[in-house]
Amino acid sequence: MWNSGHAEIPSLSIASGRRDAITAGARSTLTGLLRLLGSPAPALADGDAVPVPLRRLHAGATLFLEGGHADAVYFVQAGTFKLYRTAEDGYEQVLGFAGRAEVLGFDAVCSRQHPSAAQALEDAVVYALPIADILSPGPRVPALDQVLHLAVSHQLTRRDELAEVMAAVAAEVKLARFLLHLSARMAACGQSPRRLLLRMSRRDIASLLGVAHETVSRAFGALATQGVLAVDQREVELLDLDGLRRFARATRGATPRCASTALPEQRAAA
Amino acid sequence: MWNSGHAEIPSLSIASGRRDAITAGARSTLTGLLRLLGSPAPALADGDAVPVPLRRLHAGATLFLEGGHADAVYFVQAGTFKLYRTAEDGYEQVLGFAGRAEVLGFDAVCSRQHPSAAQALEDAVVYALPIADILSPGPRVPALDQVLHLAVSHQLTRRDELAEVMAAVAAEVKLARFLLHLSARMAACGQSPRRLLLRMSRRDIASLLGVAHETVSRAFGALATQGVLAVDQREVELLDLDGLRRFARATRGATPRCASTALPEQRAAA
DNA sequence: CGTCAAATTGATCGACTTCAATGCTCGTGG
DNA sequence: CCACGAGCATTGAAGTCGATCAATTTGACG
Repeated sequence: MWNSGHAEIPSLSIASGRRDAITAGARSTLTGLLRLLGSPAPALADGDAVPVPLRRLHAGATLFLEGGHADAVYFVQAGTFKLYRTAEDGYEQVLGFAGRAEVLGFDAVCSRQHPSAAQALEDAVVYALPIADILSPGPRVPALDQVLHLAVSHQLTRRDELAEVMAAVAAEVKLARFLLHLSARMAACGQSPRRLLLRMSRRDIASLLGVAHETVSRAFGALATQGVLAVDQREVELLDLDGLRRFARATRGATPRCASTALPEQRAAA
Repeated sequence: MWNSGHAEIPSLSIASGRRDAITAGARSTLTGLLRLLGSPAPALADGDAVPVPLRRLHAGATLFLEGGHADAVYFVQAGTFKLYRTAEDGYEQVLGFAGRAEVLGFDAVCSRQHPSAAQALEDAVVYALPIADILSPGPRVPALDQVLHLAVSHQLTRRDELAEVMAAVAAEVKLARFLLHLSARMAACGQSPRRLLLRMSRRDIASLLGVAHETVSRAFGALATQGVLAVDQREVELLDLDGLRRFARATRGATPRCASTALPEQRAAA
């Protein structure tokens, strides 16, 4: 079925049933959210008094749909998401993946409509911060605005890195960069940067990188043959990070001649 | 020339007249910045009392360098910028372009260091909002936080659109999408969506799209031959927007079979 | 007027796309 | 329980598009 893979979509039973271990109240306060985002300050004395709803999703569920009305911004507490847009002909263009501590749906703040969709690739939990809280002209929680700015800044940085991934010349280079990108995020979460469990299909990766999925497969094979990594289905072990980085470095030849041609006119007015 | 064509730094021309007659104090207040970003509310009674420094740059000047320390976030009042990173071998990877009302350098808020560089492609003016003002734990200007959230949200949206541009299969499709992207931004600024004056070189476009610059040249030629646009150096006229959109639509074949497989199981647990 | 960079055009080769077939894992139904 | 089917992943073969090298033209600036 749709969620074949290892998508342990448990019983079809709706919310009510299962022995949901997480009692929703547990960490669903502003303090919990601030901690997730690595708020610098212990901040906020009354943070525990401010509730921030948690939302739990099963693998395969969509957090929000493209074009859907946006009520909240989400912060990934656990799980992995796929961001994508669907073309008129049904082609699914993947825009990126998001994991723990990342922001989802912030791009909908300005239009109140989601420009893209988000789907959980495994069971997941997110904080849902109402957009109204963000844009309210009334009294504000300073720590929240700050931590929001920080989180979004991070997100912007990651998207630029993705651009570098996608712009690479060769398919192997794209894949190498993509894996290093994932690896870095693993490391940032305190996990091993060498062991990756890909939550997404080859097709999703291919869509993101802008190549055919067969090419992704072949690129994995090529990198494995060179000994920089080992692949077993969706388990990837990065055996030689430096070797992988060497692949990732490859560019479309620098500006031919001396790079000293830098900048003809370097004046900024105060 | 740099500002050849129809570079008439729009109707916002400053009180006194010519473009180099900008008396720096004139609009360099928080109110001016809020207005630039299309602040919904007339907001802020004392906005005129809060100064926000303007910075003026000549064509070719860099606003900030990759790796440089970040003191401020910038908002483009006039001009066009190129965002890029430089690889070890000197290759310049373009990450995007920014025009009026866009945010620059926000990705440096979290690390206080610019992950990429920004260079003015023509004479430009920007607001420089100190990062300290954004992250200060002290008393805040609510309208500023809001407008900041909105602007960054917009920026995030644009980057996702860029991903769609870069991920396209064929070179012509990439170029078509890129031009439509530019066109949309022109329209958003109240300018004609058909007449584009490219501020960047073919090489820059090629870098962004992840193709060779010769290919960009050929793609222009191909689109011109098909009659959807006319090119003269850096002046581009979009003759047939729908035709261009038809090019842009082309994808890597949708999910083979019926697209009715849409979304079988769309449940999220509360 | 001479130099240099940007832009265009051509020719060749390699890489990627595409079409097609097979193996694999897992869930479902016989 | 096992066999079947579905989707994912891998591999092969052939054609095409784009990268690369190279030459030429145009335009800009000193």
